[in-house]
Amino acid sequence: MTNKLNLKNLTKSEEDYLKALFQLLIEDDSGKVGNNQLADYLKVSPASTNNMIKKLKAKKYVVSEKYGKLELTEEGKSIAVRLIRKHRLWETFLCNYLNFSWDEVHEVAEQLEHIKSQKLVNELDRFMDFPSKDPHGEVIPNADGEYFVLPKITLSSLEEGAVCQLVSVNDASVTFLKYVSEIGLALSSEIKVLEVREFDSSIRIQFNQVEETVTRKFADNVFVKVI
Amino acid sequence: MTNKLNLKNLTKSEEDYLKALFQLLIEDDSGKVGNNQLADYLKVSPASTNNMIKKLKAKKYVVSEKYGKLELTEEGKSIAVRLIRKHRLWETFLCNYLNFSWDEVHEVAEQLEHIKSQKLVNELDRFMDFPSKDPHGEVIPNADGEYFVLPKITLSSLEEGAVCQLVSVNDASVTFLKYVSEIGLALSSEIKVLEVREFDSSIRIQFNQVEETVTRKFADNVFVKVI
DNA sequence: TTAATTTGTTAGTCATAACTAACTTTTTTA
DNA sequence: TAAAAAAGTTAGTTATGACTAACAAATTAA
Repeated sequence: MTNKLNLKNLTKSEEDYLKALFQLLIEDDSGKVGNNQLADYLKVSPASTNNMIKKLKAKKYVVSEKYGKLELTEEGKSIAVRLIRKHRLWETFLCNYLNFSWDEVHEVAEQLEHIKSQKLVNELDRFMDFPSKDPHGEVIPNADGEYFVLPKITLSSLEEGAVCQLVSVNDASVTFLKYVSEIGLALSSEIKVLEVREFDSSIRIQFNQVEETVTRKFADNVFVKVI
Repeated sequence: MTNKLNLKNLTKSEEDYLKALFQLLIEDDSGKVGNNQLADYLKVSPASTNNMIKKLKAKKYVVSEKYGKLELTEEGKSIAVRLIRKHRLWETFLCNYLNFSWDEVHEVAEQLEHIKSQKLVNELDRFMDFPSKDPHGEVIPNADGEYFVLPKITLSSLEEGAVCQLVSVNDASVTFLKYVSEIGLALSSEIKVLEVREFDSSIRIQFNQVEETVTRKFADNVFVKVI
């Protein structure tokens, strides 16, 4: 009840900030997310962030002390999760039904996630028969806002000889996503780590009968499960 | 080229004004659409309209002289038609794939029509196999922006004894649309005009083996083709 | 054809959400 | 631990797009 009303009245900007803060809080294992970090992430000035955080604190979505770290209330988290759900459902729809490629979906989903209609999201979910993962392999929160964050193992963390399966990729960069599909990697690809080169941390991998050398930076954005 | 760029840079408000003006110019056979009329239609103050019209004139989407009637440039019309195309495609999608009813689609389509992605619209169109009409019976402009406005005959304009087929309904009011489906009318319904009552202009009609009396106001919003 | 009404315009205000510049607090490091 | 760097805050500005109130032009009616 309360949730519904609050969600309705949030501006696009407020939603963007809540979602960004939520993502940062998950990614950052240090547990400390600061004002400037959020500003960087959203590509706005620290002053803008500071301003918005004040508003979100007044609306009881964010908690923080002056000069202290930022945290989300349950209500704030709930809104963020529902945005992530919408985003991922739309990405899935765009990829599976509208011929969008991996790297094209993010920008459009960023717009679509702000459409306000409970029915739209849930019907879209039903239409696609309740998919559990989005095209990048990320878990889609269910209609009750339950969200299981799988612990992420990066390809870069594996030892020589390890064999793994690609479970998801970081969807933050279009050029990265294009690169991934160009070399022929996809969800569920089986990857073997042939060699980790000491000199520049580059990694020689093998998949689909081909060998490739990728950088550390690349491997940091590829998430796998060991098999 | 130019079109694409311009469309991208328009704000939601600018789009709303252009679309509203376009609709008014079509509906109003007098050919004169004024500032206050537009304000009424959009439910904003005349001052707001005046302000926005200035901006749209500067951007070459609108032409008008001081105290004169409002007109759209070709560019302005083109933007409006593309918005109508998007709106009607989304309405069709919501009704035909996501279990939305006639009266629920408009509000959500109003939001969806502002999503900026050429690919999204065209793929949606393809996905639905290029529908020619939306759920209210309105023609959907094609990808080239060709838009055929069918001359509209209202149910209220018919004489006693006339037999017609429902081709479209005015989608501006949710309560009207609910009313239409509640009494059992739908697209293609065959309607016979039994009696036009002089006293209050109410009309006795017959369809699907039932008889109903509807008001003049109701019949003004039902569009038909005589058979 | 003057007066009343409607329509259109202008000026000034407000909220949102961005910005820069200046300043303060906290943290780091020399 | 004191200086430097980083992080956070505040004040003041800008653009968008609403608003009201006051006023001007055009149209309609007496």
